[in-house]
Amino acid sequence: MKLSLEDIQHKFREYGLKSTPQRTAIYHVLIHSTAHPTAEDLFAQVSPAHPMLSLNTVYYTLSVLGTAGLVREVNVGHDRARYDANLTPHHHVICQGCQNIIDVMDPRLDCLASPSGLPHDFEITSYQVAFRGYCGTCRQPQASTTTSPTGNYPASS
Amino acid sequence: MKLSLEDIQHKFREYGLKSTPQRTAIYHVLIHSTAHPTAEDLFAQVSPAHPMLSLNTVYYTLSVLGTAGLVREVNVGHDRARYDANLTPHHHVICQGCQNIIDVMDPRLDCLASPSGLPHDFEITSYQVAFRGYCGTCRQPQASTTTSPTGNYPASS
DNA sequence: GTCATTGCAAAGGATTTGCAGTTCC
DNA sequence: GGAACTGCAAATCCTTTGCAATGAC
Repeated sequence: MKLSLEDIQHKFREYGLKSTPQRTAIYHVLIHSTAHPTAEDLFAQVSPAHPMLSLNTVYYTLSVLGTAGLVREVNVGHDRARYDANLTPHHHVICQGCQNIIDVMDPRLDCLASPSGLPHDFEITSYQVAFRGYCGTCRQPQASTTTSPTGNYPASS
Repeated sequence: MKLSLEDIQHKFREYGLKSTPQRTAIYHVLIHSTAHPTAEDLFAQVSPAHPMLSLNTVYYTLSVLGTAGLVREVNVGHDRARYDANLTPHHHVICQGCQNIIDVMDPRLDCLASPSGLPHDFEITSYQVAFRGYCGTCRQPQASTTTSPTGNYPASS
């Protein structure tokens, strides 16, 4: 997906976002990058062309784009480190409302096939599945689009 | 798995760790908790019995236990937020050496079954798989226990 | 003209580091 | 006795907030 600066400006309008040079530049770098940059990475990459750019703006822009659904944090639930002494293979369900983490031990999840498209010399040692959603208590805030929690649902980011 | 304080002390020795009251207490709380506590949670729970405990010690202890392999961070790669404008369903492979994140788009991963054992009123909206391992460049540091990157491997934490 | 966006500075919060005293082996 | 552990304080790092100036629509 190659987007020109104009394409991006269009997209912003489409999403009801104001279009500014900084914002356009940040999104442009982000959308053409596969490196999952940090806020500071983005700042460093956009800075040369926009010397007046402030890191604050990068954060602000990312939050705006995130709210609009144009950008996602790779490691959500990034509030603080949480620890687990349960070393048996298991996975997690995270409530996006209260941030609670529930353990899931489903044997069907413990035999995923190796992902395709990896560099040949990459050695995978473990994996874990993180399900996200809303617990009963937190479910009100978002109008539930998916009524059935059973079955397939799209993976995210 | 119910472990007494003595069991824990044994375990520490087994792992070559010094056994101190604070350390034992921290691990005790952690291993009997399913709430994935933060460092501060642990501090709060252990403090009453060990009024002299410092938060620093909790952090230090967690890092020691983590290195020993007795404890894991739930959200590893917790260094800083990373952003992604690729909104098509995909998953991630994270090198534990250089922390680089590689996108994986494998359709087989996009139709995982809903995990069993969830509260009935929990609504899952998305999920993602995070594979961890070592890229070609970073592979040296750890003697590779699994030589074949293809096939099944245990899930972690 | 109005309101969102930007930049700067300062605050906030989580985690790490330095160092001296203590405890375990 | 020596090394590791602990506590305290300060530092560091990432991120957020407050506020005035600017820019987009």
